[in-house]
Amino acid sequence: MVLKKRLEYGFSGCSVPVIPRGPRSVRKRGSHKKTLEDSRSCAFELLAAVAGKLLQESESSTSSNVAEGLHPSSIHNGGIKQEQLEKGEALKSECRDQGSWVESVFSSELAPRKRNLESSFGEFPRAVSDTVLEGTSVIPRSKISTKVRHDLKLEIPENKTAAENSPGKVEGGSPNCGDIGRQIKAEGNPNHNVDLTVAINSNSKDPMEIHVNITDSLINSDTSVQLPSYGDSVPNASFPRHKNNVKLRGRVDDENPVGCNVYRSKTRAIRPQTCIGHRRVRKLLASKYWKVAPTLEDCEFSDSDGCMKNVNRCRKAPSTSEVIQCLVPLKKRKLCNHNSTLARDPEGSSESISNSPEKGVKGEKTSPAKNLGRAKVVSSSVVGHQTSLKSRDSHVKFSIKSFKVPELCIDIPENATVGSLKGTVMEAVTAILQGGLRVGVVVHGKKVKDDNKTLLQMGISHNDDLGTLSFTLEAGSRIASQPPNRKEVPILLTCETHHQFSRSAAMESEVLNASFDPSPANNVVNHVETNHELVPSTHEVIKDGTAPDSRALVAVPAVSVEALAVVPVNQKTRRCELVQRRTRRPFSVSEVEALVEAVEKLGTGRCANIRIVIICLLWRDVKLSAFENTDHRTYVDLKDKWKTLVHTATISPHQRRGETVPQDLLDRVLSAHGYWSHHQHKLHGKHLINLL
DNA sequence: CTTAGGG
DNA sequence: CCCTAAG
Repeated sequence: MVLKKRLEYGFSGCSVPVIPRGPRSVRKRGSHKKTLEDSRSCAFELLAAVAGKLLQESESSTSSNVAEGLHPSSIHNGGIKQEQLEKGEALKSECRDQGSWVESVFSSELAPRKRNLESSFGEFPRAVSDTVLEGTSVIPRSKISTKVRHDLKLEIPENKTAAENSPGKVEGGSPNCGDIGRQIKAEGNPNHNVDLTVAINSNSKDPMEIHVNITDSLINSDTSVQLPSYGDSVPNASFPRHKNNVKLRGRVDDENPVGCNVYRSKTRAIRPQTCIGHRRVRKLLASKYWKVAPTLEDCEFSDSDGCMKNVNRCRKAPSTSEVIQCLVPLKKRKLCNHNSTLARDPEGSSESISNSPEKGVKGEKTSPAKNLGRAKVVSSSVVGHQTSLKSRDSHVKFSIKSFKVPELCIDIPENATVGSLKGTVMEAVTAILQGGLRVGVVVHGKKVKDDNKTLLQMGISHNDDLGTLSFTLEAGSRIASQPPNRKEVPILLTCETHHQFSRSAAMESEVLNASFDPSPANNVVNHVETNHELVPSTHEVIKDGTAPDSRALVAVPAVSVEALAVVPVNQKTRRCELVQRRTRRPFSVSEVEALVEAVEKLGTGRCANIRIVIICLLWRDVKLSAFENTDHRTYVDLKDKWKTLVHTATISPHQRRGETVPQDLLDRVLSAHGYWSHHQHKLHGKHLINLL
């Protein structure tokens, strides 16, 4: 936005066409469809130049630069014209023509989405700068997929200690990281580097997938192994960083929340302009900072205030998290918010879900005091229950369905054989998966460091809510044996319930199926009701009450080897599917009445005497006096409701559905609407006259 | 953040 | 209700 405005007003020396602005609706429809076919020529070069500039600037600047877009001066220096910048498509195809890495930046693996040019202004050059920086100006490219699968099942007696609960075993052998390095080195060709991206994904449907992007690096003379996320944590001895043409580079994938935000009840997070290219870009950008990624040791992701905050705090490049935060689509962040809210409640246990401000047990936000009281009640009831059941079944059962591993990047000579490529990939994957992992246990968002505590002592029992339990996979013994202040490679594995994907960096897990004892009926049912949209299967299971005793919790956690401390994992659609829509809360007649009354008083819209936001307040006041707890009615809701009310009032009664609004109310709606719209027009007319 | 309007 | 461009 900033950029665009600046451009519109032009830079001396550049002929900058000003895009005429039509009415909002017109602009909205057509603004992005323009194409400038003749501006393709040197966009890439120009952008690269700009990137260089920007890169220099970015060295010392903060992320705000990124958020705000490319600095005008950079543009000016780069000689970029607006039309070129606006030609998102042109840029893309340009890049594709060159077969460069940039293509992967701009072409999405997902379905193409609407591009937002304005945001691309700000981000594209950044991406290029990354590319330039990395020296991976590339030529050929290919993709490889392989599959791996991991299935773990755990059954742990409750009286086992946390340490015992963390067997630290992940199936498979364990060549260490150093082996990868050497292996690839052996096959390396000093003349060419192939940028090989390995993405390992797995979920319930797809076993682990490994995508490999091979790109021939022309520029990259830096032959060191780069494992940004490992950073310095990997001892050089075992993972040579020099004189090796293997390059492992972390990358962030699309569709991945980066972290959790602190929940702000009334704050809607900045929404990113959705553009796959941008995401790619952002992620590349973010990846730059992985090199300074903190470790789990440094910041506990599930920690009280939400992982994003922690990531934020820990990262040496403070800008990244801000950037990333902006990159995370709101939906996902909402999820994170939800989670962090949950995680924040230290004693919530099974009740913590319900303490989400957006969704209480009654589906409404409740006061802290109320929450507190309720939580206490619930937890005590849980305790009572678990003691009564203790003798019957003292095992906590759950299984970890699979791990998920994010993308990796590997450089390999282009003249390497396919066989060696396979071997290389295999080495990399196995090394990553098996490099001696350490399991951490996180209960109620806090990492349990005392290995001698029993599960029961930690509140982990077979009939407890396992949603508060999660695991982390951390670097294996080799790295773990480092001095504490050394950075650790937190390979995170989580085992969480749906509502608890505190998606710190690389955490990833999913409950495929969960069943509980039907006994704590009230508690569980409440829990379910408030979350049934999120976890339908759980809902059914619990409602049936037919759940087996075992309370098996099957989770699909992820091993993120890479993104580890900072960044998100590859999580495509499924997480999106889980995005929670607010529960539908039809307006009651009394609410409608209150709304009508408020609108009658205050009017609607911009030109009314008082802005509708005041209506919101008034509305809330009215509601509070009547029913309490109406924070879930935002001004947007009220606006929408008013919209539908007007519509309802307009249509014939037999066409109306849902709760029937009394006709007299509808009449009032119509009259108020007519009055205010008339008033608005009058005011608008006056305004026009004044202008003339 | 708010407004407005489409989905 | 959600989303998001525009202000």
